[in-house]
Amino acid sequence: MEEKAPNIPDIFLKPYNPADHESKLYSMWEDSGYFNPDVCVEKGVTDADAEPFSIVLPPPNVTGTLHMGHAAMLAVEDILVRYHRMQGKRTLWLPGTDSAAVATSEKVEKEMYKKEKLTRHDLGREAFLERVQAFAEESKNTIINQTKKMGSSLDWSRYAYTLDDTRYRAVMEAFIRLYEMGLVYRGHRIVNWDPKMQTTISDDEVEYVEQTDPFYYFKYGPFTIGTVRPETKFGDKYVVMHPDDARYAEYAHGQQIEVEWINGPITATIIKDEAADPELGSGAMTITPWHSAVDFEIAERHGLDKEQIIDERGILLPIAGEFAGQHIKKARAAIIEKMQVKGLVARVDEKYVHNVATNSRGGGMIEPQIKEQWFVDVDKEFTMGPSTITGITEGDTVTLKQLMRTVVDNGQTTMYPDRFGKIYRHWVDNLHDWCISRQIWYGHRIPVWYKDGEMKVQTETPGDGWEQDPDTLDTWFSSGIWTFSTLGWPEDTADLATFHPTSVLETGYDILPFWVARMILMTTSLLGTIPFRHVYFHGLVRDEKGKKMSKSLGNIIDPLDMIGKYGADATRLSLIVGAAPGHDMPLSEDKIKGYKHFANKLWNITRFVLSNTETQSDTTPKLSTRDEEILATLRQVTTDVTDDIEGFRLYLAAEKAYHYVWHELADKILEESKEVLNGSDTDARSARQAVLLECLTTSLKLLHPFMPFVTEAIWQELPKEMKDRDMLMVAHWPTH
RNA sequence: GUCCGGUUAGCUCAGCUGGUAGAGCGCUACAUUGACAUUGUAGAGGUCACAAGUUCAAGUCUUGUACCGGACACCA
Repeated sequence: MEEKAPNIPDIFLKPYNPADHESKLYSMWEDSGYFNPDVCVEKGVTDADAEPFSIVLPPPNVTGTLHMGHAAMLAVEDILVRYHRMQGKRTLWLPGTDSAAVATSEKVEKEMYKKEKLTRHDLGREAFLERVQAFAEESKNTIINQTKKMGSSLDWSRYAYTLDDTRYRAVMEAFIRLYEMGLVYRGHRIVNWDPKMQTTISDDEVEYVEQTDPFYYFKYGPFTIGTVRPETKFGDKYVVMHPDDARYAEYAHGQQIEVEWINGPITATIIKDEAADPELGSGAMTITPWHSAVDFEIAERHGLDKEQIIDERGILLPIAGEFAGQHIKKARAAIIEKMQVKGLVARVDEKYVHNVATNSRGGGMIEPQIKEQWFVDVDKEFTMGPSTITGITEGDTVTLKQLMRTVVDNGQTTMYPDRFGKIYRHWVDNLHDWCISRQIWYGHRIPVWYKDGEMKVQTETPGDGWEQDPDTLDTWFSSGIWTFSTLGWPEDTADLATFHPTSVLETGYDILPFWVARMILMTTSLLGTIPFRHVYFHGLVRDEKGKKMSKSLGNIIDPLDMIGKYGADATRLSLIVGAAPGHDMPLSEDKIKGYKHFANKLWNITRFVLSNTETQSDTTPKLSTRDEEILATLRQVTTDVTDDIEGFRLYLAAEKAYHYVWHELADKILEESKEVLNGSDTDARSARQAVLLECLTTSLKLLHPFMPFVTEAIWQELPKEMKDRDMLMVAHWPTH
């Protein structure tokens, strides 16, 4: 056993083992209260009037478990937060979890059915909700504890849950205000109906799946029409063609003709509309407004009748005549058979490839239906309230779409990388009214009451005999107000005044349309401001071959396993270095392992520096030219890392700090210093010792946001006189 | 169909406002019991997809082509 140098704590004599330190360090941070900006001010580590910096955590599913996507998100946000905290800002990172209503209640329903053969309808609304809530409450600690394992410096004293009382009130308030502004309306519109889950879903929850089906051509009087869905055709009494289609020039708009159809003769009306594509098939089509969005629009344009053919469970209605009461899936073959007998089938194309709408959250086939639902009107003009939006002032006439465009066009909210601004604009321009009611029970219940054809919009029941709307709100409705509901809105709180608009929203780019746009919509209209100044999009974490991680492929890398094996620091770095924003990142276990080596390298650098330095004298050492040069390089690295973080180039900042520490400090500076440190020139030696200590402390600070645990573990062992604060997490970011 | 990306070393990718081509992993040789169980030094390896243009100068800017990918829309 080698003799211990006087300066060296025992701990450095063994390799760095993350598992020995991480949970202790997290508790230490948590106990210090420094995650809470108010405590930082109280304890004097942050000025009371310092500039605020805030991020609201995109809330993970309360019943979920941590995956690499979360880990990447937490790493990025924690880096930003720790950096700004060290810069002396009043820094808040606010945690929360999401009820993920659809996923959660589905999970409970499935489980219930499996074990007890009970559906939610057997149980009833109240009892079912109790079960879901119990399940959510029970599971929430899992995701919270896993979040802590990543080293996330979240202010847990401000924890929010999408369905807690404060958030519930905020959601109700948001609905009522939007209603009063005339932006929320109830109407009969075509919606995406999922017969399996018995609910509507929004346009962007629809997922198109390619499928091959027979395509039928039917004789419809003198016309030939095509369809993949004969079961919707019973009520077809309009035949639509393009006004310029020469083949049908002899027919006039509005002209009526008699045709023989599935269940007997029918009077058909000719409709000329540009929606009919002359290139496709015969150029003529019949329409089913109740079960097709496009047909619905045509019917609206011409004021046509709309008839329901299929009910909410997928059963044919009396209009189907002899087929009524049959499920559409079973009826199709029988319908074709009958039409064949009647000689109505012109021909069949057996291998027609098309995209079928399904529910991305459960896989059920979507059956468009006309239903009475609640919508947010994105095109309606209204009068703007108080506004801090550049270019829009109180009293201006605006639409939600305009607001959504304005704040991105004028740069008040910026996106990294900026190409997402284009995707955002494209999406906003194509936006239709947003259906916000859902026929599920777990969620924020719509604050609307009905009695004898009367309707009142308010939170509490207006009195006896009033029935509340049974529907709940789309989960994105509550997510849209997340940046300010978490800060206490609609109360006029100090948090809201200080931390809103938030500084940065960080999220995966796959979620842009769902969430980012909705937050902008809700915040601009309700608060007259932006929800965040910058949006940072991280890429999706993929396996080393660039494939999506999935259970079925068996290529999932579990962040918790990696933290256990290599430490949170290594896991974080592996998700940052080489991960340019907006680009997917390949991840391999070897990469993570490599950064564990780096943590140990840093550990050994410390060991070397400490064992070669004695307590410094008070006299300022005389620096050699080389000493000056070393410090100049250090300042340059500090500048580079700082600029890169400020510019959201975290992948470059991390790489530069890493490269400097390993290949400059360790490989060059330490190597060449051995000679000086063992030499006889005591002045040169103490000068170099001072320089090395400076390099070490600065490196620890530069690395702290990226790898908080090992840097803090080392910091805790450093002699007091080397430290400007007792905890690295609140030490001063190096000046340069 | 509309929009948005990508193409640079064997692999995965950096390269911001034009100024001699970079990192990690892998590979080859050598050194090393050391501050380092996890080390160092050196090396091989590139028509920066293709074509034209702007420029004293293009991986970088412009236009076009080819291939790969993504988002959205449509699908009677």
